[in-house]
Amino acid sequence: MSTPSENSATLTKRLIDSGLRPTAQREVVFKVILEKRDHPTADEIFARVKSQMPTISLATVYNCLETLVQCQLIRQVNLERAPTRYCPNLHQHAHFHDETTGQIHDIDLPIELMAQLHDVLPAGFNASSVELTFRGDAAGTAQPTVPADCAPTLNNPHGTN
Amino acid sequence: MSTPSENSATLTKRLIDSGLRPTAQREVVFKVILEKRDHPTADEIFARVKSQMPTISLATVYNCLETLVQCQLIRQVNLERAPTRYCPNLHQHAHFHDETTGQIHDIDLPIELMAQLHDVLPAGFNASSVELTFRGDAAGTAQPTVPADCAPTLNNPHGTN
DNA sequence: AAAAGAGTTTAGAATTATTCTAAATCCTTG
DNA sequence: CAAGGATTTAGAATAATTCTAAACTCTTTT
Ligand SMILES: [Mn+2]
Ligand SMILES: [Mn+2]
Ligand SMILES: [Zn+2]
Ligand SMILES: [Zn+2]
Repeated sequence: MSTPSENSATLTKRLIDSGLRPTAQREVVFKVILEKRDHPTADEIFARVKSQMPTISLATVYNCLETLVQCQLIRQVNLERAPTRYCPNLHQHAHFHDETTGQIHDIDLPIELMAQLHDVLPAGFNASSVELTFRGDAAGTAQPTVPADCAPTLNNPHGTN
Repeated sequence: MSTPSENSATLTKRLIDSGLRPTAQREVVFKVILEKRDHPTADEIFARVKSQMPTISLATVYNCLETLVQCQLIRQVNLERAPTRYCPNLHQHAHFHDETTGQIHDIDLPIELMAQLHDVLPAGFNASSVELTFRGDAAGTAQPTVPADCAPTLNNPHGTN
């Protein structure tokens, strides 16, 4: 469940459902984020996209990214004050920032832990989102930083494979 | 444990221990952060400090803040891509960002939860720090956003009161 | 005490990720 | 086809932070 053409169909449907148009720029930006398993910055995405669509502008990349985030097709990740990164993994997960390599790894979060996180909130605090980030060293991890099958499809909106 | 003169003594010792000088600017920046229970930005700190020391510059405020963070007398807090905020609470805690008011609240984290957080890390991942941030609405919380007694003293370095 | 030296402060310039602007282009619809 | 809204684009603008280099302060050495 997540061939390129399925992802493209997902994108098209999400955009149309939001009253937006499935443009070539939005397609290629989304594709480029899905095809490499990392957490690229807007600049990196711009570079990757330019090889397939040399006329695209950086402003458009920013516009597309904002759209994709709003359509919940990718996630925005901010670490420290570094440039914003974008994550194709829509599963609930934490981020591990390897200070040695600079890489960002996805860490799966058990549902039970999420519940416990919400339990630390005093009465009256209603959280709509939680963000968990680790910083440190990841010994011998040449592994991909984002799991292979991470983007939900329209028929599988919660990503349960 | 944390009268103004005790905090000042703590600052002086920490600075000298790091080979740095206890300057009037560092004193006043630290004092201003401790005396109001919130998470001010550099600009807000600059404004508060200027009323006591009208000649101080914004660059110096940034310099002092960096020094205080390095001496572990305050914490840096980054939310989204908004200006960096500074937190006088050195206890292990999470942040709750109230999207309605913009306020940031400190959330105490039980030690047991911290252990569980580290347990989600696969073998090889060695975290030196964890950051937990909630976003949502805090109903009827006119409470202070930082607990009253939050800065450890030299005689009480782990903040156990 | 004077001189030297290291550390600090300061104003203003520089940096840089991101957003804004306004014109050109593209699509969809009547 | 014509009109209209949506989108893209290049370049300007923004804004938090960092940098630079000169002035200043405090401590140490002579
Ligand atoms: Mn999946
Ligand atoms: Mn305390
Ligand atoms: Zn991720
Ligand atoms: Zn705090």
